[in-house]
Amino acid sequence: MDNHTQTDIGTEQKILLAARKIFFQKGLAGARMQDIANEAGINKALLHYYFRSKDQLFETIFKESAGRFIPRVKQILTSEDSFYQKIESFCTEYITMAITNPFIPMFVLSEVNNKPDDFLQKLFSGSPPDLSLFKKQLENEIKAGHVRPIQMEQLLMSMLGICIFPFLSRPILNSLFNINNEQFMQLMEERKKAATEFILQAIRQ
Amino acid sequence: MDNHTQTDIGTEQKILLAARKIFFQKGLAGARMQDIANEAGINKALLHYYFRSKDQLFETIFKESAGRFIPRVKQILTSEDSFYQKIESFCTEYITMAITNPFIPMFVLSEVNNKPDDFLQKLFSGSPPDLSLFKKQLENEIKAGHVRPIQMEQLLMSMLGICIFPFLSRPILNSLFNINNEQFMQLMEERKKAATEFILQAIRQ
DNA sequence: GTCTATATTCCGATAGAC
DNA sequence: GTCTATCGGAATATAGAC
Repeated sequence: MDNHTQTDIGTEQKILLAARKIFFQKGLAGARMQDIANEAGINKALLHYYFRSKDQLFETIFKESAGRFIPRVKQILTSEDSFYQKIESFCTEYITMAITNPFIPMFVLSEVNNKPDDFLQKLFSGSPPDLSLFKKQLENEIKAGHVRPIQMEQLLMSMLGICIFPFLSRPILNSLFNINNEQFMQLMEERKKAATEFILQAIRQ
Repeated sequence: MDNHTQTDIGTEQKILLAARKIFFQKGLAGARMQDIANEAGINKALLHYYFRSKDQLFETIFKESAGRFIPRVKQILTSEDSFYQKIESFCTEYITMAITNPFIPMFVLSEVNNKPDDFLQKLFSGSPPDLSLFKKQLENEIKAGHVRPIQMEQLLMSMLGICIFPFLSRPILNSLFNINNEQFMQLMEERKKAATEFILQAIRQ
């Protein structure tokens, strides 16, 4: 920090803020360096001064975004929590993250879809999450008669879809339900509890 | 094809096939007319002869895609079927559509997200689906004690997420579950039944 | 209808003054 | 560090021969 006022943010931060907004809206291919410069209130050449190229600026944004979206599955599902506690944490934390960063899910998934199939190795930091503990816990609950028979993969896909899908289809949902963004976010707040209940009820014996 | 038999398809169809493939992969902004021409095995200029511009070619593909993705909600939810029959039709038909056209959900949602908020009016052919019948049916089941209390919006979002989300995250799921595309499709076949059961169980009192 | 060649616009990146 | 001006390549689109 130097001698500027506290409310002043540095140029690099201004660029990152602007780049996030534009890349989230238009994706890598659709974003223009000029758009980002305008949004940041600076000149196009400055972007290249701080970040060498468009690709490098994009990679900065993408990595931080993917870092909020993907490792969460890992942390939660491989923790030492009980089976039911995991499901609740999963719903609450994922939806909370998405409320705070509503554009990240679509941004990450959309960009992943344009990449070659082997691109994901990088995202998982070398090793994909180990689902064996979660699977074991599920099987134990089934054996104990607390949970009806269900495949781990089918359950996990449902959990992810229930929590994340609304943020991928917000424009359509807003139109379908005839609500605005504020009302949508209210729905998502309520959804933390609704999603947990829905899933727990769906699996209980 | 080596000779001119009935299996020969016209140039326009070759272009549409190629355009679908490229636009599905890369989106509007990322697709190149040269890519489409190469994929179709023809010259770039021919694309402009059949479709005036890139935008117009894109619109052709987008409209047919959105037409398979969006009106389905409408048809199913506004039909005269019983409440439970609707849920089952919804899951089965949506997943069947997505198995047949696995790239359409991501393509449509991704492109919708880059458009201004008022863009969706066109997609709903003027009028968004009327959810009042489905909502009334749900409320009747709740009153009768067959279904536990749940908001129609929360239920519908869950149904959509459960059915569609896997097709939006296939690369990640393939990596997460360590499966290939063929195994993924097998999972989706099983999911028609699994999704229906999951939802019915989640709402039953 | 299909091609080659070219016009035209756009955009990422750099040079160089301050 | 920040700007203006510009280069050079890429992409859409058109002209015109066959």
